[in-house]
Amino acid sequence: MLSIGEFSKICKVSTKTLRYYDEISLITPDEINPENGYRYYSISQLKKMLLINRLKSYHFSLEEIKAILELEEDQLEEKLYSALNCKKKEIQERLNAFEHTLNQISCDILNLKEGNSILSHLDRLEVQLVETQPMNLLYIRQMMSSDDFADGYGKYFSRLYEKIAAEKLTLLGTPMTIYHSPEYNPAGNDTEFAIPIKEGIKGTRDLTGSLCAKSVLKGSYSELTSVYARLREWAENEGYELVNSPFEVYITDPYQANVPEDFITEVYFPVKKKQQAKHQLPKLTSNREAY
Amino acid sequence: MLSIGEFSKICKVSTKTLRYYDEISLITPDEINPENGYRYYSISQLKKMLLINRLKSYHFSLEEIKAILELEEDQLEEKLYSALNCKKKEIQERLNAFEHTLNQISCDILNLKEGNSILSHLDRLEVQLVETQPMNLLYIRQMMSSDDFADGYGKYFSRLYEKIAAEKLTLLGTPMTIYHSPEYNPAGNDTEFAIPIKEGIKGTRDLTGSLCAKSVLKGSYSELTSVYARLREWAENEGYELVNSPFEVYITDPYQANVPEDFITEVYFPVKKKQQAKHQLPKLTSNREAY
DNA sequence: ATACACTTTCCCCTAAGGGTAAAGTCAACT
DNA sequence: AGTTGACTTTACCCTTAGGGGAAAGTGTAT
Repeated sequence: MLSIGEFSKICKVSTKTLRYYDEISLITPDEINPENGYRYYSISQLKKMLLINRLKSYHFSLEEIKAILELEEDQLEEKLYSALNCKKKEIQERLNAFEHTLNQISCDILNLKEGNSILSHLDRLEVQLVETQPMNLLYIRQMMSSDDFADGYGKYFSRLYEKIAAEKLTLLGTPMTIYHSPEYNPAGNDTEFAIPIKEGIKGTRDLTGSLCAKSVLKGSYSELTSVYARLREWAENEGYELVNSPFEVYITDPYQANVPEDFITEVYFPVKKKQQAKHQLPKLTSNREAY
Repeated sequence: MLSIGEFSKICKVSTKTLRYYDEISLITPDEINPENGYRYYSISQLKKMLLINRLKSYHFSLEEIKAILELEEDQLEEKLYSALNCKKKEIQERLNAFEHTLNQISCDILNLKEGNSILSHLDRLEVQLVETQPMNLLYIRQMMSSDDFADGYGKYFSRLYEKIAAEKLTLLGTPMTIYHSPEYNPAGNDTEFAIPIKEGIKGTRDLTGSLCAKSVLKGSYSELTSVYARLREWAENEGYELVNSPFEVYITDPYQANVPEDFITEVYFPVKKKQQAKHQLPKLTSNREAY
């Protein structure tokens, strides 16, 4: 048998880690001296530890590894096979994300080199004041987490389009989402997926026309927050205040324009002119607007 | 001014996160109502928050972001430029690591498809019993963490080679490392970098010849632990015990063979035959070997 | 006045261990 | 047999970047 130190040295795993793995029952020593609690590992446990190390290097969580190792010989091979394929996809996705990040960083570096601020695109965003027309929306309202937004986007709009096709309804515009949550929550936001149609059937509602601050984003959706910030800034400067949930209109269908650079998205903030309240609320008021 | 909820919605950051950022002084609200503690953010803070979000998406830690944002306008651009370049390299490395992992996973998947166990390479490792010759080693002994092992490897062997060249010493073999730590510790292990030479000058020592279990690894160093496990297993089966620090001899210089697949590394475990102790230690002894 | 939405602080939780301390134990050497 | 030094044990706190939820206070609209 091997003491924890010997086992540690052979497997290149710290004794701390081995004790932790014992604690979470990932790999428990074959024998524990009942008198002094000393852990002793068998030679045959070396292989198990090697497998754990390998799976760890493949970015499996200890939880996942444990689930795999708890299986019997034959099930293990099957499970391992599917788990590896699954993890491969996962890592491929992470790799793609890194490539995307690298592109963005390179872009920012170029910008900086030319003396532009890193947020210079913000100042180039133009804002207009427009009056939107009332619309009749076929909609689905859902709590959406930021993670499954991309999937949900496809899912819910497909559902809406299917209904439009099935019931031969009349399209009057491109798809849009309306954000109802009063604050951002990564776990889920009250989101409305909608498509303007002509027929006022069940499952539709009216969106009243209103005065809106509007800005158009060309490019990847990841810049949408910039647009929100820009609109809010504009509203402040021009003396408007927000009166309703903002919404986005997707001019280009992401299934048609397949490079994010070509996406065109309109962002609307319903606003109204603030009443000049300065003379009503002198300096010492504790009203929120005083801050 | 914006309440925490409004600020949250515009920036797509949860209020929880905003309170946390306030706590760590990453971004603190422009005004806090002294009566009720309510946080109010200014419109101009939107830009700062956008920058934080962007740097976060580039995998900067909050600590790093804070350090960058604490600088003044002109220094900020400089720092940002260098930090972005630095982070770009870092991400490129992580990307490369992912690619390597993907290769390994694919390899394992192939193996499994052919019905081999994922650790099948282990059984193919052959072990020999050899008698090593005594050597005179020019050495450097260092605590090495696993992280900087790759760098240190180059650094310390270069240093040794320089000395050999400078003092016109006579090379008698390829470089080797000897592992003295009794257990593995990721923070640092007692490691000896050595090259056998002829001259018994200062800075050299004798490595006595001894009986060793030896195995040869062809391929990436990441498989070294497998070799250790295999050797230890072999020793157990054949009735040998370890009597000294194991060492590795790098037959191919990694600067010459530049694909890891061509690396050849010999691993030696000094061993001696165990005395058959069974009749001395009957079953009920609490001696460690009984486990 | 009341209801409801919003905000505050406080405390515990995450994954995978690292660091350190105090105490117990082992093997080897006198 | 005793001692020393190496090894092991448990226990407690720390890390990142927040999430969840409770209890209490506050703001605004009806």
